Amino acid sequence: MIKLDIVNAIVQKTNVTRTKAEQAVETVFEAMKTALGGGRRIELRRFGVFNVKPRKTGIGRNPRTGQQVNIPPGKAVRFKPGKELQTLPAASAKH
Amino acid sequence: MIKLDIVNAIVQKTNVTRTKAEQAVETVFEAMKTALGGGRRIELRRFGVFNVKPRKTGIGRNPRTGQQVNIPPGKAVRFKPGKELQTLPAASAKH
DNA sequence: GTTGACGATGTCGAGCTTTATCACGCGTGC
DNA sequence: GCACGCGTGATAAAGCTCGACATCGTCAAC
Repeated sequence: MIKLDIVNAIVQKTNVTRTKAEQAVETVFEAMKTALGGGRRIELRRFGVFNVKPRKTGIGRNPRTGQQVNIPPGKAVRFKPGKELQTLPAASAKH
Repeated sequence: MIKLDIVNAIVQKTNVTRTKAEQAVETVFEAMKTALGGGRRIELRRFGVFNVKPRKTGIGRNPRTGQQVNIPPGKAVRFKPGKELQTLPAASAKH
């Protein structure tokens, strides 16, 4: 699924034009990016929760050379699926 | 951040009514839930990627009794932040 | 205002995390 | 709509973190 699929879903579900739907989708992701960038948690009760967590990761590795590389500490965005996500039937990652 | 914040952002950014904005947000999450439930990958180029991965989790534990409980294998939704998410300045998980 | 999903605790095991490169698929510009 | 640009995947290894169950309280959603 790509962004266009979501836009189409909005167009079919609401009476807004495709342009408005695209703006809405971009606004949603932009707001989420801003919130996650600000370290704020996004809590959607029936969908899932995005929480930003500071990481103190230490050592990574280069798969081609096998050399250990130093990883500077940063932040990681973690998504926890909500109740409905767990309730949905498990699919074996169909393509 | 909660769903209402996203709805307000859409209302302010587009000319759609609040009702339409709410429908748009719900449609976005519903489409994402359906895709994730179907084991399909959601690819948002500038935002991030949601991919569903089967889990072979083994043993959980009851915090009150300390008893080991068997965890049946299921699926896990993993979110990988995109380029812009990594580019955003790290915040120390402000509240 | 009410309902109910989400958080945290706690232990133990398993999964996630890092970097890098080539190639391909997806997004965006024209 | 097509072509180009570029983001994404997979691998690998070691370290560190999450995950799940169960229950009460809080807060988001309706």
